[in-house]
Amino acid sequence: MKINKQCIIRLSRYKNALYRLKNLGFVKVFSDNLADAVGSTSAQVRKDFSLFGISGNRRGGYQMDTLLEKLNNILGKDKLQKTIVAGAGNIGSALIGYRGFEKEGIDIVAGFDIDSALINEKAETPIFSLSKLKDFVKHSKIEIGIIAVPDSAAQEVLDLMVEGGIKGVLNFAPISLRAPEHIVINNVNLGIELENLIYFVNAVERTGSRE
Amino acid sequence: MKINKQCIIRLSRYKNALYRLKNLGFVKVFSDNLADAVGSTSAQVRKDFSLFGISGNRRGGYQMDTLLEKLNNILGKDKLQKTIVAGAGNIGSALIGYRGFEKEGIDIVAGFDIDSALINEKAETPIFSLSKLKDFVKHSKIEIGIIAVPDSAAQEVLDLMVEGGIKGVLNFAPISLRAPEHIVINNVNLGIELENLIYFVNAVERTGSRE
DNA sequence: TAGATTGTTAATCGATTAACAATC
DNA sequence: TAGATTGTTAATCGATTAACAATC
Repeated sequence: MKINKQCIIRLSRYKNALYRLKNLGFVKVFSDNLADAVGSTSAQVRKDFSLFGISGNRRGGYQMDTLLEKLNNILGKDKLQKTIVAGAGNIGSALIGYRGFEKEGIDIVAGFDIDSALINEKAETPIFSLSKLKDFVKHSKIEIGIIAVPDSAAQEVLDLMVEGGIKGVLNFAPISLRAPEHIVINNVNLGIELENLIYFVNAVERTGSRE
Repeated sequence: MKINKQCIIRLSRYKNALYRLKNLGFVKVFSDNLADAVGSTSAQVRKDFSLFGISGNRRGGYQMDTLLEKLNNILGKDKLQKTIVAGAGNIGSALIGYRGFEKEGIDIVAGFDIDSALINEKAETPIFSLSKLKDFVKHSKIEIGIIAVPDSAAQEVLDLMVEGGIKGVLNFAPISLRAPEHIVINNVNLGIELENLIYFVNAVERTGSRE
């Protein structure tokens, strides 16, 4: 099996599209419908499904409910994922305050910061001292962590998370982190995203196309 | 020329790595140094450079300063990029308050929201009513916009931006937006990023590897 | 049955890597 | 010069797409 990141991203998109189609009253979908909904091709959709042993009915397409169930199962949406956020500054507190993750089955249970002015253990989502991160993670068996601390602190915070037992990290600090092989790290680098956007805007202006 | 998004992302990474190496006192670099710094291969680095007509000295590597200058030029870092943010909620205000973009040459000059409680025209980065977005963009000749409004408002806000003359959009709303051909849209979908992370964490747990 | 769609294999496309002649 | 590194071409690898037999 050759499952890569792009493939799983597509699975997430199919899943999200299915919910929209469901709201529109669909009961079954064809690979062609899904391809349209996510801007792909029907062959890609069928290929992705076959990689995960998802099958439909020849001529009848895919049953929405069983398909959604299978996708949710593959994507681990069948259980609530407890997550913590390190850093309660701008981005950290935005993530903690963002309620959009709940309906995705992602529950941010606590934040951590080194700045005592930001600590608030009584808040709806409590903010603890960074010194409590490792034990909290260990006792609450947290597997997913989000890093939203300044660059200079990011590696140190990652080490704490790993020591506590965290298995996967979403990293907003624009530096590359070192971690043991079995730790999964996904980086979100907003500066690079903007830089990229600017390049292609300029390319369109220069050449009339995206080259 | 076949310039794709991945390639430009690598250019950004080279550029960032060069600043770090510069701080370490490097005056020239070899493709091998850069490959190590960004986790790539020397062939990839040289290939990328050759696509943009960047050349070094055989045996002498690349001169840091001229290389940085060329990369900054390609990436449009030679001029300040004025940007606006639509939506001053959790994520929008985090972006507005984040000072990390300044050193990247990205200047968030204003925010916009529909909620009058969030409007503050006297703030360091003023927050205006959404109704002023289009004219502001037009008069200030803003080319880059960031969408951080709820899903239900995102398409409408995008339309306003495009009418005002914005050319590129970084979209945080987890829906797919429709825009004219020449408008560049980059999506950042944090839900999908987390979902992806969870999948690979589970994959490591199941199989001991990332499959 | 006839017709439409799946599931899968083969073909194509594109991106990465290897290799090496050119050359500083 | 000898040695090391670039620049580029060719080979490989992987992912997407096309095509079509299977079949509901």
